[in-house]
Amino acid sequence: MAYGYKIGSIPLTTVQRFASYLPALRDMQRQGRSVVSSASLAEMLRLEAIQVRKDFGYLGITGRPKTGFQVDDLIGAMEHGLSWNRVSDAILVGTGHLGTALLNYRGFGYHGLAIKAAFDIAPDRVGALINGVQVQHLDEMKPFMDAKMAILTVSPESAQEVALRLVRAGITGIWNFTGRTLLLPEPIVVQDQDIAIGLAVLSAKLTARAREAIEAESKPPA
Amino acid sequence: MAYGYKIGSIPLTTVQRFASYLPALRDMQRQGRSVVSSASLAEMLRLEAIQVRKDFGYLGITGRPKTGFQVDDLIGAMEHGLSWNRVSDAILVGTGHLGTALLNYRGFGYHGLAIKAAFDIAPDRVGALINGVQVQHLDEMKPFMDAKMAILTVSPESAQEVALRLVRAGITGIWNFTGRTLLLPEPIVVQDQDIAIGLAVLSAKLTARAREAIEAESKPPA
DNA sequence: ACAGTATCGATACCTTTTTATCGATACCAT
DNA sequence: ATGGTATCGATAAAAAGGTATCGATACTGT
Ligand SMILES: NC(=O)c1ccc[n+]([C@@H]2O[C@H](COP(=O)([O-])OP(=O)(O)OC[C@H]3O[C@@H](n4cnc5c(N)ncnc54)[C@H](O)[C@@H]3O)[C@@H](O)[C@H]2O)c1
Ligand SMILES: NC(=O)c1ccc[n+]([C@@H]2O[C@H](COP(=O)([O-])OP(=O)(O)OC[C@H]3O[C@@H](n4cnc5c(N)ncnc54)[C@H](O)[C@@H]3O)[C@@H](O)[C@H]2O)c1
Repeated sequence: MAYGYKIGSIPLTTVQRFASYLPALRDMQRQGRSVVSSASLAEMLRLEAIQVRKDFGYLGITGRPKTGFQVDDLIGAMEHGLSWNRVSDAILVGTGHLGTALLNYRGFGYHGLAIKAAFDIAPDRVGALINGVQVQHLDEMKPFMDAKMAILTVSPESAQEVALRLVRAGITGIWNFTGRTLLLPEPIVVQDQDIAIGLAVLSAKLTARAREAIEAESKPPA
Repeated sequence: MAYGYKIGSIPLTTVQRFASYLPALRDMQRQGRSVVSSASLAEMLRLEAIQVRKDFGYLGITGRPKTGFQVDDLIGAMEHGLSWNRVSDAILVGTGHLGTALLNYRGFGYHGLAIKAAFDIAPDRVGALINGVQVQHLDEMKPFMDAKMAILTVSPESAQEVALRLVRAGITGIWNFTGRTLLLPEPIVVQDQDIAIGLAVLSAKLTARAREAIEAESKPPA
């Protein structure tokens, strides 16, 4: 009924890989390398060359036989597609351990993200200065703020409630680190960033591998 | 050639959803609710009921018509499948902003994860005490440690080098937060936890939505 | 200039995952 | 007891994404 995969006309998985290509391409750019083949990029990222080419096809970037793709073109097209070439303002709610780490993260410059304000409700958090941003009380959050994106790092129990307040304040995109599913009116874009999911995959793979090892042991080697 | 999706016989996406079902199910358990239908769980998690049922099918858990599934059974089966029902030791390397946040995270108890040791190389980090764990110099890392999983939160430039050291020290699973692709010998399980990927999806969706809005404006409303 | 070759890109194919359909089952009310 | 119905689960269809094939193209070296 919903098939909510593609973003515009680009597969979700392709968009995800864009974020992986970018640091590798930026490294090359820094090293003065101007062209790259799908095969060599694939090797660096443990992908298949054909997949890399197909991804680039979605960008409308076309390579040249025998040489490859222009590094600058690729970076430009990806950054443009993600709007990472210009700065977007964001706010952050929940300045605990994780929120503080994100406020201190230097890498968001590469992603066109600027955290302009931070909010909390704990008396010992409000007023704190974190990497140049002063923590305000959540009640100070006003719809006039022109940030459209919010980073949600409050405790899981508060997640739903705070998210609703964000929507009322005019936020249209929420980057949700709380691991709870937010139930919000349709037009809001929610991106769940649940690290438990990554841990689950890792755990499952390790568990599966351990099981295989035991099975292999019970059978004598061929 | 590779199609690396399934973990054992379970689709990767299903394993990922297990991590999302769990907190919701634990909430129910806490509230004394013992049965849940696929439809109600789907609604909470913004999924389709049939997908929930199919996921549970992989666990071998079978529901009862007209009532639903036993909450306890589901939790037990998922935790068992992920080995989250017993504690695994892990080490963490890179005690900067993010590493510190993870060391302070209380939620890992639910995931059967115990961070037993932390390492860094910066003189002002070594010796620090973070949530009961004393930061050691990376050179102190010894193969005798029985942790099999490592959390990698060093700076991106050191990622590859440190990962190789981890492998030499007997680590078989790496939870990689650095955003860099690690090139390691085959049997090592690497789980990339690149938040830039989540941000890319959010950015792309917001950008696509903005584009749609502009297009809708240029056309007069029907 | 020309042969040889690395690399791209269009097309077709295959695998995996999601969704629809529908009969079977167990609970509930009468 | 019986009929009504919510819910499950098997099967099949649809959709999405990944991979193989192969002709076309542009660079390299002679
Ligand atoms: N720390 C981690 O490494 C980590 C890892 C995975 C997930 N998470 C998730 O990230 C979120 C934050 O984790 P944390 O470790 O930083 O927790 P934390 O307890 O350190 O921080 C939570 C912060 O949110 C604030 N808060 C709570 N309710 C609020 C409300 N209604 N309005 C405004 N602020 C409110 C608290 O005052 C606190 O400062 C949690 O949802 C957690 O599950 C954290
Ligand atoms: N802070 C965030 O919110 C955030 C967000 C996204 C990604 N990341 C990624 O997580 C990683 C850590 O980020 P951070 O913000 O904590 O950075 P940070 O600079 O605060 O911490 C990095 C830590 O790694 C240590 N380190 C560096 N090289 C090392 C080595 N060879 N051996 C041992 N320790 C070493 C440093 O001493 C430092 O303590 C980075 O790869 C970053 O890209 C962080």
